[in-house]
Amino acid sequence: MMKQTTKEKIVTEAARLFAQKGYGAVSVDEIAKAVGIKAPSLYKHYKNKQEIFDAVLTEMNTRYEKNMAAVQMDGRNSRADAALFDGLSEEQLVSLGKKLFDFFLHDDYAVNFRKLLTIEQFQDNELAAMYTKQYADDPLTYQGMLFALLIQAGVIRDGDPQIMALQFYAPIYLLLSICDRHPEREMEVVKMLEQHTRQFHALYQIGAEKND
Amino acid sequence: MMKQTTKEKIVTEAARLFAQKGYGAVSVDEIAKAVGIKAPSLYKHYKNKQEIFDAVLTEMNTRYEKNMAAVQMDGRNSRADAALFDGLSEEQLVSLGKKLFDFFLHDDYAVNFRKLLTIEQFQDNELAAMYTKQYADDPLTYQGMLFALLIQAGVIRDGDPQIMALQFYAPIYLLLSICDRHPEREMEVVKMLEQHTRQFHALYQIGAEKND
DNA sequence: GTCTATAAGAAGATAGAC
DNA sequence: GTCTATCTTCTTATAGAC
Repeated sequence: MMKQTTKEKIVTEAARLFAQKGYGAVSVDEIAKAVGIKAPSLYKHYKNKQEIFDAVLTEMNTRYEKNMAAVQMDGRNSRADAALFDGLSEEQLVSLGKKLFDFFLHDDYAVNFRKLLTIEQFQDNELAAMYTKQYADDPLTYQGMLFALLIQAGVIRDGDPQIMALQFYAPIYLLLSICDRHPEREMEVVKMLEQHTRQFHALYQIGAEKND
Repeated sequence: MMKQTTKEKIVTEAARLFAQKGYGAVSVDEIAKAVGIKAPSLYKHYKNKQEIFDAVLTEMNTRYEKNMAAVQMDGRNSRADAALFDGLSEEQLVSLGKKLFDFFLHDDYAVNFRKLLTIEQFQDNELAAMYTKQYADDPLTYQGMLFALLIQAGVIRDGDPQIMALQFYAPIYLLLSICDRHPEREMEVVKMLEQHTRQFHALYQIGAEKND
């Protein structure tokens, strides 16, 4: 970890505070105190409070995009693909679900970003778009591609891969939202997550007859 | 519609404003303007701003509880039960999903309450508990009971009814959150909802072999 | 119950010394 | 780049006339 400049520290602390209480409820004085300077000094680094918020958003978005790029590479590299086309075992699917869940629930930046977007999503179109991209469209698109590959390879039953992605991902999303509000329920929720994943696997694996 | 007293109108307008912008971002002056009086007059009806917020919450919660009581009665009355045990047709399930979705998306009070709780859910434990009860625990419990009945009656395949409820409801919840931010996507989203419901029905109806 | 006037304080932001 | 001092505006809330 490099030592942060004051400008970077402002973004770090502001991100934490905005995620906890929302933009309007955080004063510039609070941010300054968290950084360890006086409020007027903030204005040497950023023009105003809004510009601090924009910097937080930009930083978080950059991290998200980098992360997604890394995940997509994982999903496409030869070793991972090989494992997928070997057949999708129940344990692999359980592990995939738990990993996804664990990252979103415990990565500090991911948590702060999610809380911030949750609180501020109705403030303007840009924030609404970011929320939907990150927590709906991107996961559904990405996982839809995975399921499409698995169908093509004959590993899982035929069906609409987009809908499969919805049915696989939406429970993860709902359970995540529970844990964001009630961290003490994590164990119970992770148990449900695992049951969901196993049941999902049983429903969609080849050999489970479809009759419609 | 009865004509509202000033005290009632304050709650109505405050509910709308708090849901749009959150508690902190709404000034008592705005509430007063929406009601058509001056700010100081508000204090003849409520002790302070927080008390207005509490009144909004109480009113919304009362409406929710009444609504749920009504729905549960529906789910338990003899005609509805008879229809369920006759067998759960694909069209019935599609209709159930769409009705649930439509109510949550277009009922003014339901929308305002959901937005309010979404924005303020991290402010205190009471709000977090209300959110989780309404949008996670209550739907999962209620639908879990329905699926348990359907399994008992041999209408659908054996399995954990709680997990079935999660897999049926979570996609509805996710799609709803998309429409809250992007009303213009309603058509596309309702289409996905219908596809989800049909695929869910196909997966769980009797005759779809389970092999695990 | 509604108004005008106003108090009391918090918040964002600037000026200018160091 | 950081500070102290200060300005200005907004916000909650009260006092008191009608």
